[in-house]
Amino acid sequence: MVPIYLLGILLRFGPQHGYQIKRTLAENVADFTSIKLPTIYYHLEKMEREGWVSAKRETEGTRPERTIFTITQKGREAFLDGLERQLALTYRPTFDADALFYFADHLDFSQIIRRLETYVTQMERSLAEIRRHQLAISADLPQDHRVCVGIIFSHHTLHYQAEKTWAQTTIKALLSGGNTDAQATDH
Amino acid sequence: MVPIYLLGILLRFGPQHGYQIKRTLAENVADFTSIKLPTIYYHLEKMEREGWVSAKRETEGTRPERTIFTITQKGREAFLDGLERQLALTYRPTFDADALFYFADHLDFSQIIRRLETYVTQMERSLAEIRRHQLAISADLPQDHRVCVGIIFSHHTLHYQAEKTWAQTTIKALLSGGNTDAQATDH
DNA sequence: CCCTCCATAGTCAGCGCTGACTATTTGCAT
DNA sequence: ATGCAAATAGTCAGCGCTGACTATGGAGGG
Repeated sequence: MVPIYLLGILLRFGPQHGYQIKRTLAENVADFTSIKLPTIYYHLEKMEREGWVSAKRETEGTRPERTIFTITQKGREAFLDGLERQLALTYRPTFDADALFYFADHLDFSQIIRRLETYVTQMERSLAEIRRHQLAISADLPQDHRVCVGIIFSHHTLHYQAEKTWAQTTIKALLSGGNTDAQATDH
Repeated sequence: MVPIYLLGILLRFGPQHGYQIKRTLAENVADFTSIKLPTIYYHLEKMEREGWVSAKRETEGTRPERTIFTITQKGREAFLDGLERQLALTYRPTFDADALFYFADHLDFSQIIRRLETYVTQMERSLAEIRRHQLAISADLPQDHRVCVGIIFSHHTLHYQAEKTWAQTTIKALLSGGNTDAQATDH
């Protein structure tokens, strides 16, 4: 995934140095990925060895030297190739919560329920944030691109909603089916 | 996550060697995780250094020597500690499809739509498989544990449904909003 | 004019993970 | 008896990633 993002950014926004790519990513796709700086440099180096980008040392004013990366023809091909490979959509998630519930017999059910309740509000906050970001970002985008970005946002939204629904139904399940009679808590 | 699974398995099913743990995982939690053999050995070694498990070489019949791992008191504490830390539920997914749609201007919309259509049926197959596995597995489980495993299955089910819904609405969005007029394909 | 803080630009050791490999044993058909 | 796949039990090199670090430049306050 990382190389696709880097090549795509270099294609769309022109030649950049590592740190600048980091900022471009932060400004444009922070909602979908969180690629760390060392990861960026790692892949830039690798892609240079592959001939997908070309590096040029540059000094601007009194600023320290920087390495500007430009996408090559070979890089454009690799980008398209990688993107087309992504057309083979797959989904096989694993959730940390799975382990939690698989071994839930070692835990206190009432405590789990309390956590799930705060989790529901967390998801609600995430959903609100997503909607806010979508409005803020897609405002100044050309129509075609806004549609695509909208698709990404709706993807995330649907999964956050799934997460919220799951937490809510789980609370109910634990309250009725679980050994909730063990909840002789204080009060 | 891996250490929690390994310690939990050793707790619930008793002392085992690496390969045996692999089988136990495959038989019990293959639907939620896919921990590879080398990963198991890596963590067993690490946990032995930490004093969470104790190793004992053993020979049975003509079979080659095996290293049996037993959970220690310290390991039991580490397990509970790790499990409780999982109570801090979090969710911040990234999807490969995000990159696909962020750079979708480099691709043919009609091709994307075709892929999404097969993706919908893939998700339907996954949903059917999940339901089948749930019935098969939870049949011979004690009530309490069945509830918990049911929670895990419903978690996965909800996300597969989200994925299916997303694919369906995306198809519609692309057909109406996208530049589908560029679909002067053969026929 | 100095001091501090943030932004800039990048490096590096080390962690977690796994594909690909070794080596032996058992089951089973021929 | 023989051959051959599958199961058993485990190892190892190397990949991708990132927390923590270095080092310099400008901005602003006192």
